[in-house]
Amino acid sequence: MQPENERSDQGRRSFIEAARRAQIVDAAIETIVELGYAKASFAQIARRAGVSAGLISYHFANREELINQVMITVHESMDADLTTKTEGSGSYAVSLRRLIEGYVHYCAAHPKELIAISRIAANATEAREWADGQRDATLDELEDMFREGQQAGEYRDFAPRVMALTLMAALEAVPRELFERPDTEVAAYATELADVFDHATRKTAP
Amino acid sequence: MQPENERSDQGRRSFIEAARRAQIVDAAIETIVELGYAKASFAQIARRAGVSAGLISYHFANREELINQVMITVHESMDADLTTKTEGSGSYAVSLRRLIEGYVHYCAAHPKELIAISRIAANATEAREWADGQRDATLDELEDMFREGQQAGEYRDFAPRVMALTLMAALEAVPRELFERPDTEVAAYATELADVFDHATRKTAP
Amino acid sequence: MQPENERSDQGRRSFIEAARRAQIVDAAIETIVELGYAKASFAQIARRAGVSAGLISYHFANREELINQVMITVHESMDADLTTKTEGSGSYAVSLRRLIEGYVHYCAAHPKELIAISRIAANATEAREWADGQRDATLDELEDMFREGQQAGEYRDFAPRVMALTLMAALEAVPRELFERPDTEVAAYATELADVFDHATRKTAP
Amino acid sequence: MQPENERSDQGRRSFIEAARRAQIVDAAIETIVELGYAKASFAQIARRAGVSAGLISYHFANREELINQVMITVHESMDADLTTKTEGSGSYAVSLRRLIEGYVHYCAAHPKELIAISRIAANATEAREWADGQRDATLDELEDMFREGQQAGEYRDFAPRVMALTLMAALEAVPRELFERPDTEVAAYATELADVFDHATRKTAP
DNA sequence: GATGAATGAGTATTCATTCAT
DNA sequence: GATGAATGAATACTCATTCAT
Repeated sequence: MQPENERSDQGRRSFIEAARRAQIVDAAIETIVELGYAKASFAQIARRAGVSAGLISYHFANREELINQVMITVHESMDADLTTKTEGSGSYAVSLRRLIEGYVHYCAAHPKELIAISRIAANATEAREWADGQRDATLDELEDMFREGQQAGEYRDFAPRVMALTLMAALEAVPRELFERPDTEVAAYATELADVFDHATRKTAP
Repeated sequence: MQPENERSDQGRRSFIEAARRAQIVDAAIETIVELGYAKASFAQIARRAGVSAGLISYHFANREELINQVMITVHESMDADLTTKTEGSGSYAVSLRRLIEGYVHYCAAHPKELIAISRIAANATEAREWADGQRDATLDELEDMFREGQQAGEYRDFAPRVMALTLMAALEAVPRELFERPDTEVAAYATELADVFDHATRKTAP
Repeated sequence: MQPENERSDQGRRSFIEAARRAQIVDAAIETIVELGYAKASFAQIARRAGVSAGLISYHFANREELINQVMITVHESMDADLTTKTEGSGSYAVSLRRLIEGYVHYCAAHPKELIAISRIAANATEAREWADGQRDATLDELEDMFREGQQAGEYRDFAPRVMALTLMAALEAVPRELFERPDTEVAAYATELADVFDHATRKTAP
Repeated sequence: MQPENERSDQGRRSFIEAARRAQIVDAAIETIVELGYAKASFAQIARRAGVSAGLISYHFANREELINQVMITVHESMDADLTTKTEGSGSYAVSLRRLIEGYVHYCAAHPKELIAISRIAANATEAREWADGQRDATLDELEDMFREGQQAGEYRDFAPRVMALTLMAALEAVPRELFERPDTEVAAYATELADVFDHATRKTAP
């Protein structure tokens, strides 16, 4: 029997800690979107989180850790959302469509998060390098997927790397469009974008 | 015998001024690519230009003017290069291919400039607004081009806006790929990217 | 038992804040008197206050606010002191004497403050305008006082504006004299100065 | 026989030199009145003088020398003007009146110069100290004059120092009044001010 | 004599970070 | 855990001064 008191205390501590960190990360995202990366000072973030600036330093070792945490948090939330949507499917074409449409809908639901990490990537070296690693992995997966689809005879003959890059770019451009044109019909956008890559990849009639 | 002393002196002065400004703009690009926009301070830019920080303030009214100048300089150089390559062509498809291939080759020659302005656009309000205006105009032109190509019966039925966005995104992603993978075969990349949009837009056999 | 913890804490915080501001205002006065307005930089003021330069910016929004605060603080302290001394009196001549003597004694107690605000008034636009307003109002009051004294038949026939200006100038010159000649016998100075204006204003025997 | 060439050349050099210095001193006065002491940079002064900023450094060892020169130049011009007006007179009272009226008229003719040196005195330590010396000498002269007038039985019994201080202050306040109220009737102001000190000093009927 | 490019020390101000409370 | 006072390094920018031309 372990001393429950300590564990539960420990548990509560961790919970409060995690909640505060999440709250600060949210405020950081909000601030970066509103003011831009350069003007997103601890004072501004703290104001939006309703805490003191000192508390941010208490919960994060330094600015870099906070920024990295924003990057990681957004990526984790996105990955969690997208993997459930794209599990098990019939053809490669269907998988691709699910992926694209899923991503567009995710962007529609979380535009600020994605704007924030794009600004971080434009500024913070360490976070950019981490995100680059993630992106490279994703690019490799897409490339593999395209290559397999070609080997399965489902896709025409194209350079998988270029297709992967183009798809990645098209996806990364979604948040900005949705942020700048909030009236965009999301479902239509998603379908049309999937169509683009459907035509770009499919075999043409002989 | 030449009464040009004064004029040539005047000319040299202007030349020195223009040369220094260009040198500082170049150093700013270099710095933004290396450190990110937020850490591209006058001190860092000056170090790379081999001049004192005060000299930047001597040649540019303030930080905003320097940043705007970077943005404008890169755009002007790009526009000058691209307009010559895409003049007069037969079909829409050929025009599109020329545009894409021209842009990719331009990126191969100037990757840092394009990375720098993308980071500026992610951060500097005034420069972003100006660049957004340019981008919106380009997007509109692309949209019109696609629409006309559809009306001419050359393209399949797709949403011109989405295609324009996707093309724009694909183009904007080129510099980064070329910067990160300097061994990329540029010509092949250009051809493949043009192929992607050729297939994405062309009519499919009935 | 006391539920005042929070209130007293709050009170102490406000007290610390107010005390620091007062300390910085004092150091600013000291610095302006020693170095002149133009060389009274935050660094110099901070050195005299025994704090860092950044702390001045922490407590005052900007230089203007600090300078204005000096101006206001000195005026408030002076007004508080003088209004008590000049209340209710018999004749105009007695009032005038009380005013002059009161002011001289005030100057003897606070020469630096008055030198500082005279230098600020010579330089800082916003503070000068505010001080000018105060001075104009005082001049008008003096002018009215002289005019009424004339109508009451107590004073000879002179231009009230010129007398007011002369009195004002004589008063404004006091701090400097007391600062430069600290051994001056203040009471004698006060009496003599009052005598000057007594003779300057009184009716001469027919 | 001295080589005339060199002397005349020397003379012309000196003349040009002196003219340039005078021109720059004038521009400095103009600038200080317009922008205040703190913002009267070499660049601003040079712009008003129609020369380059570097030329000011060529003609003056440093900023202090220029500022001192402004102070000296204005004092010399004022002294030259006033000594001619106050030469030889009958009584002390008449001398005093001539002095006061002469000064007021001088102020009316040269308001900017006097504004400028008052601002310099509020800022530049060295120039202030020099001017203080001048002022002290003038004060002493006035004090002597009053004392002699008393010994001659012309004046009533007052403290000569206080009267001298008051007169000095009244005179120093003139430029500001004329600058702020340009419609002031100068002659009336002069007469009234002389009257004030006439009454302040004269013997009263027994 | 005169210019203007260039410097370096100085300016106020911002801000992440520390720490006593 | 949380605050806010305080610091010190960094920021863009100013300016008198130097110097090659």
